Amino acid sequence: MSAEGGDEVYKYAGVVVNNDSIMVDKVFTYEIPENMAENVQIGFRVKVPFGRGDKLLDGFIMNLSEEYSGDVNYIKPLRRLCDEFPLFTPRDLKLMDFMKRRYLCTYIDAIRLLIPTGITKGITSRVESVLYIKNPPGGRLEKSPYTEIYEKVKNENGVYNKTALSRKFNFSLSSINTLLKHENLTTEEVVVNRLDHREYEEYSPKILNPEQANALETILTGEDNKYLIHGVTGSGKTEVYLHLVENMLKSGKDSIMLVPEISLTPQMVERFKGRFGRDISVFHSKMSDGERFDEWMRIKKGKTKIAIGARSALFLPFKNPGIIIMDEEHESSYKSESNPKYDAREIAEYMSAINGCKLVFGTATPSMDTYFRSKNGDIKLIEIKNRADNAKLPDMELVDMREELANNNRSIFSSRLFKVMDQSIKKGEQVILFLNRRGFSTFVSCRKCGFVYKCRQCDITLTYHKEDNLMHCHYCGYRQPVHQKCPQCGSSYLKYFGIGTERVEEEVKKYFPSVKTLRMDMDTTRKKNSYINIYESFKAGEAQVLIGTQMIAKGLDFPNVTLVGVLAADLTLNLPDYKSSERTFQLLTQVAGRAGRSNKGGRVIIQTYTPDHYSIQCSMANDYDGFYNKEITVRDNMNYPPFSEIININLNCAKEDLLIKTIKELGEKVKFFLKDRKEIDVLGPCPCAISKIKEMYRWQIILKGAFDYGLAEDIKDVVYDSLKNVYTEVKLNLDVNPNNLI
DNA sequence: AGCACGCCGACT
DNA sequence: GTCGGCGTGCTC
Repeated sequence: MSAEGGDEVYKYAGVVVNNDSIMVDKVFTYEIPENMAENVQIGFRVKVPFGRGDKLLDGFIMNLSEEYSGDVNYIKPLRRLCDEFPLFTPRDLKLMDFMKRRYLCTYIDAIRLLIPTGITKGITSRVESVLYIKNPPGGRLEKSPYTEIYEKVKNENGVYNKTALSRKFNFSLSSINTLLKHENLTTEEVVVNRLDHREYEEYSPKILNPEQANALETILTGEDNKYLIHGVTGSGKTEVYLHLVENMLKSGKDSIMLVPEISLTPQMVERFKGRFGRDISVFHSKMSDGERFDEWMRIKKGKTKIAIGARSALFLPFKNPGIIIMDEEHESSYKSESNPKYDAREIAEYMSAINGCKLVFGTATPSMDTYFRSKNGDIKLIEIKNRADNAKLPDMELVDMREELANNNRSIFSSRLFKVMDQSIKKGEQVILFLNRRGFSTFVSCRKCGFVYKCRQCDITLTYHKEDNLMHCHYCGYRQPVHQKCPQCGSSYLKYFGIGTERVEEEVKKYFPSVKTLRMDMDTTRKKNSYINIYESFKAGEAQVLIGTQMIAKGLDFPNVTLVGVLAADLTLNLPDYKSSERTFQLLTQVAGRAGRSNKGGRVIIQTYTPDHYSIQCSMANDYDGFYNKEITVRDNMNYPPFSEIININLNCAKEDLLIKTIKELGEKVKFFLKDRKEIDVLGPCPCAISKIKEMYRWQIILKGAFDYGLAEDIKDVVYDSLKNVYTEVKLNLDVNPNNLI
């Protein structure tokens, strides 16, 4: 007898095994033993014997069938089912298939996104014995503290265990035990949540202004499925999101709210938790596997209808998604850098199509791709032109640093920035200084012979960090001390060039000795709560100047900040990448949006050596359309996205000669394969801009053009075939529309 | 990726 | 004769 719903008795199961090798990226057929036939379903995790040694591996059921067309003699039986329920649904299979074709990844890569992390390592629900009330205390127990303890438990029956109750309300453990002994309280084993959902401050709904209300109305009642809210920084998009989610909740549908990286937007979480309380699941990168598992289960059981998280929150097991919202749509972190190298924007779009749910992108600076498509009518565009509380956009000023140099100002602050900083500080207002580079000096070089310190393992100059007085490699983490004399020529003319955030902090302290500063970059936010601590400390006014890298550009709201100084706007502009103009414009606009978020007004001063570049000019004028029009022409002329797609075939290997030989052969094969496809350019093979990382040499071939999925998969086959004899030594990295080509 | 099979050189 | 070197190829 089979499970309800059909009369089929499945005899065979298609299984993908949990093994990273591309050589076993196949669906293997296993026999279903009779005693499992009743329970087996697509999506179950199973244990299967695999390979010559019949090693027991985790596998995942991809299909079920009554017949098998191959030789039945070579088939092995499933050993057993794991978990009490399937980990993914037949609907998820389609999504996995889409990812495999679109991002050229393996089945197992796609499966891992959909299932709770850690489940193959044996993570399960945690069980605790929690307190319930039984008989009201009477007789000599009808007094303090027993009556208080009883009342507390009564109010939150089944919430606390003994230790939690005693710690939280300062009851003695023995008093609780006494009540248990006299059967005034009782315990029961229940599945508990590893995350504490009880603490949150309420954040009540705000009345929407006409532009916000229009956005809400358009999305809720419109016939389109895909929307782009293009709203200036501070336009109150979050409040629109909150209203959208509230609406979904009312109609019983699930909502997925994506943000670039959850820990980077404490405010967003504050607001969502404040509005929806314990009905919301929050996912961030610092959670343990156990905490993730519990939240995954809450969603699976339908106990939570809202999730907020980084890109992977897209794959949570919601049954009835009504809306997917992606804030800061342009953020590069929506593109995954590990397999599958998916783009959350595309996945969200795919999911919106198969589930018929709404998809909302929101940003002040749409990505070229999304804006291009909204112009084509593929995505419905909603504009919000004014800041929510009618606060003015900040005044923007540009400083040409070449003139500063000509006027003999060699400090990192232009005279204008210095003057305004001084004024703001004297008025007791806060200042943000932005420099997209951490460390103290970017490189150390000998002025006599030109020697430059480079990483031993990477093709990268070392950055000097004053914190530990060592030079760091920002790619592999290698550190080494600086010498007194040049290791090449022995001269003592070693000089420190280029500035980073550490240096900026030191300069601020030098010129404004009484001013307290905070620094926010990868070096100061390594520990678990350091990001939030710095954020709250600055918000509370414990420091007057905040110095940071791009992590301060995102979504932070500090009402007392009236000045934002961008120390070197051209840093991102000069990277060898076709997206560098777009990134620079976005970054400058976002950083500028940190200024003047209240009625005090704000000022932004941008220092640059290339004041005429359109990225800088347009962000100065807050002219998104101007920027878009210039950049789209460049992209069109160069046949870059959105007019084409890019497949990056990156190989790396410890042996340089083997790598070069392999990739040259591969290049010939790919060119031969594409010889009749004139619309696709094959660039390379050539060494990557960073030609070595962690002792691995790196070369790449870039394919640019219009690919359909079939063609991309054929190319993948050519690549796999070409590497089949060297794959232990030469590592392959396939990336469709990569974030950068460095 | 593992793991076993297999076809050649050094050894008790 | 046989122990074991790691090259080759397969995994339902």
